[in-house]
Amino acid sequence: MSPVARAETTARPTPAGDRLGADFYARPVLEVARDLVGCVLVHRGVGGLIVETEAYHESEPACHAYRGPTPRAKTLFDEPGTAYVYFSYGMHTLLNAVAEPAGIGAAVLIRAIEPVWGVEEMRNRRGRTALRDLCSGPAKLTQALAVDLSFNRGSLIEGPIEIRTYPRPRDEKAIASTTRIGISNATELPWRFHLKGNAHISA
DNA sequence: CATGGGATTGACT
DNA sequence: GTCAATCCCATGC
Repeated sequence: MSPVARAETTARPTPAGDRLGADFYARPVLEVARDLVGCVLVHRGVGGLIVETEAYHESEPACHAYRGPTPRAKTLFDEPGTAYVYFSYGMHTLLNAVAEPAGIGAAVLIRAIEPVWGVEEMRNRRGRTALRDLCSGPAKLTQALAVDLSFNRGSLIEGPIEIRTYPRPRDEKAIASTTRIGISNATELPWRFHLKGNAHISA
């Protein structure tokens, strides 16, 4: 049975697989971004499979850390595995996983997940919408998973927001890299990663 | 302190 | 396809 079909018929099974630790996040941000595709993101039992990510690094001007550890960007320099949550367009919160060793400003934006666990709760938060619209964008998934600004600087390794491996062999060839979405600087870098053909990506 | 711009979304032409 | 909503924060005077 597919994960989605299972979600419709089963009450919140605990996602199997190991929770990712500091060693996973403390690597080059491009590796972390690619490897997060296919992993599980859940908040108190509600979540799904990560299908789209983007990498950001202090060395390029699209990254909030480009101008150093300002009040907003200081989270990006925290311990690997920290959640960086920020407010955008006056109404949306976006979730990132801080990567690279502490002191280096870098993070992976979680842009989309395929809903699997707690789909009904997600619908309650997002309103009546097609499954493909539930979490197919960085602000959609934070709304569906009830992730707000209070989670900024929290731990993805120990906190209520969890990222786990998914216990199924992953086909590396199924992951495509393209340019990032919605930015006006460093638009040429192919630092966006997504599962080819997945119905729940944002683009 | 005033100003301008978003790592977006949903409604509408 | 276009466009407004809405507010934190980075910047500059």
